[in-house]
Amino acid sequence: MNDFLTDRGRQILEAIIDDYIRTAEPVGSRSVTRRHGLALSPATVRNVMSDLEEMGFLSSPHTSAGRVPTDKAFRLYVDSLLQVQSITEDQQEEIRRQCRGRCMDVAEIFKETSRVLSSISHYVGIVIAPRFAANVFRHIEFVKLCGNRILVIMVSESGIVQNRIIESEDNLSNDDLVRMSNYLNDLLQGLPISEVKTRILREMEDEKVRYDKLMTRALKLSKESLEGAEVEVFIEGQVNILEQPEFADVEKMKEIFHAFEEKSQLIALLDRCMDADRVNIFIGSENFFSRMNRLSVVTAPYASGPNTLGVLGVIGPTRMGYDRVIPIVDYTARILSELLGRE
Amino acid sequence: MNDFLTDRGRQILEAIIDDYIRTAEPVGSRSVTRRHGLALSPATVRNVMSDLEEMGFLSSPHTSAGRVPTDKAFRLYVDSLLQVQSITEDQQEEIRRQCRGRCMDVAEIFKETSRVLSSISHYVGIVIAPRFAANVFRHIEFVKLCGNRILVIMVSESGIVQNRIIESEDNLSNDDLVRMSNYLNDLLQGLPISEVKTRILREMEDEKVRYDKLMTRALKLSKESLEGAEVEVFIEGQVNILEQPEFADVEKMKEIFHAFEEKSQLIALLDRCMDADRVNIFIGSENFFSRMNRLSVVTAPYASGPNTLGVLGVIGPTRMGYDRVIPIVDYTARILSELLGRE
DNA sequence: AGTTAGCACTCTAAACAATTGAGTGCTAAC
DNA sequence: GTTAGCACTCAATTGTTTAGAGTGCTAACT
Repeated sequence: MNDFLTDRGRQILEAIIDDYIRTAEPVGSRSVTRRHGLALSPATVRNVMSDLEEMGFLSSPHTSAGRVPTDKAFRLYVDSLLQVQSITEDQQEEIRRQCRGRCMDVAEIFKETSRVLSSISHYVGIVIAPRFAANVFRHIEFVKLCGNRILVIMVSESGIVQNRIIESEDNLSNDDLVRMSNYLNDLLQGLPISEVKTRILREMEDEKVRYDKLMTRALKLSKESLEGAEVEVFIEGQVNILEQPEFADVEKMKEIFHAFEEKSQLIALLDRCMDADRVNIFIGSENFFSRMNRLSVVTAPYASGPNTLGVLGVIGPTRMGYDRVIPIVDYTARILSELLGRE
Repeated sequence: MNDFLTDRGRQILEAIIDDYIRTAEPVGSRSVTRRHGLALSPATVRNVMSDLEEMGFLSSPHTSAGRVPTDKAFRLYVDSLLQVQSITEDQQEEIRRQCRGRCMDVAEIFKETSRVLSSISHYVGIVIAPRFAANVFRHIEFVKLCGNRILVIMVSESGIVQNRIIESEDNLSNDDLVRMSNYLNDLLQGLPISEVKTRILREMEDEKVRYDKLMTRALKLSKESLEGAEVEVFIEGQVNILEQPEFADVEKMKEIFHAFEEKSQLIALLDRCMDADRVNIFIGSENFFSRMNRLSVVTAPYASGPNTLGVLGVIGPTRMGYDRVIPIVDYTARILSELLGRE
């Protein structure tokens, strides 16, 4: 009916959510009065709870089972009730230590980051590696392998590397390859990679180049190496989900693990927060593909200087400890940004 | 007592294993006579089964539940009873298509391979990426990023790329970097990467080089970039395990997923087959860390020319369809070898 | 001697009923 | 507006029974 929440209503709802986060069980009127020093009788609380149910903040699995906060309740909680904890020194320390690692392979950094997210939050850590296209071109290099196979390596400003093996028709000498890369490095310097392709196409039109077979070849190879770049996702700590009591059931588990395998859906979801300023939260069925309707995601974008590179986050049950997770995600994103974008 | 297996014993054991593979249920004497056209009564079969149990090939979960083949039985089955199917055209086609992909990032190839292993076998696909150190040096390259950060890219003969971001103390110009990489490329050409480090150390001793600050710098950077290389593992299709009836239980599932997270153990296991000639099979608790005692692994090494690069395989329940899986693993290893090692 | 029919016995899984307890909604009194 | 009291509901637990599959053993059969 009326969506106006009295002060007491708010207080009781918060108590219920707290309890539910701790226990994963429906909360009854008794436990609300007992645990939280409310000077009210269970009966009164029952009345209020009835109202809250009416408003869509609570739902009961069945008549005699207590009540469970709905997604709507969690939304309210996250938006206005929640008091974010501050992250502990220890956690900061661990995040920094893990992410930084000592000299790591660049891909390793993302894997390690998602691992630390999962291990500190006790949920599932996820990192979307930068879309290569969102980067700025820095360097291209051709390496001759055995046969006619050529390895094309492309590097972005922030040090992300993409490499492809391409079958070349004609036999190119090492010298040719060096000249090709010099030419392209000049041509593409400082260009956003998303524009590299159009630039290449334009160049191919050029009269001068058309008569230089080598340059044409170079353009063609580099174009090929840009085809079908997939976004990489790093997910770690899936086992943590198994510890959550609400998923202690084979069917639900299957659902969830299937959800994790559908990378494209996850990417689509996280992509939506690319432009968000800081932490972003998706709750339960709010806006998900159906498979994830009991999960929530806390995300934050990471950036190198002004331009956003990717998104990272934590996936956990809807009743996760947001107060604890939010600062973890936030801080990790900051560290990763620092790591990639140091000017 | 006596480990000698009569002809009939062999036949019955095989029948039981077949049934068990299909149903995942204990097999009773009735079903053995019924399903397989044996001209014997259940009572006779019971006698034989009793003998087989004595010999350690069967075990009964409880008195009235039929019998289950032991790991020892599967070992026998795999070693001498099994008739390997031949791989279908369709499967060959799919493996080739998937692994080859059109122009893929090199790491992508491994991921895709493990994905195709899982999707065709319906179990879990696993690929151990080549230990970088097992490769032959081809090329090194330094790319300057913002700040004093330098990206070191090292490429092997077979096109495996390793890249590291290294904080450099002093400011190096692009020219410096080119000279450095020229020097190193000359120095290290054709060397096995496992020997690169010692070569570098030796070079650092050299009088001539010692007075050339740039070369010293180059050697130091390249040495750093070789530190702590981890082996990468690609595991795909973990959900498939959830479909196996024998794991339709939360506790067992946890066990298994924990096993999958312990990458180092998996690597240790697969590493043992590096030197195997072709397909290798690990059954159940035979030789595993305890977590995997209901799983088996079928592995095969893949190579580039003469030297083995890595191992791939399929992980499934002990009762997996070995006849089907073995040729899949074998063929996939061959395709991957071809893909990486084409001369 | 090897094979088989028959039968008593064992043990699980499924089905069913009874019990318990947490929780609710409603009403009447404070 | 708040609360005590009470009847009612429903899932989860426990105990009991039954059905069915399978075994082991013995005695008879070939």
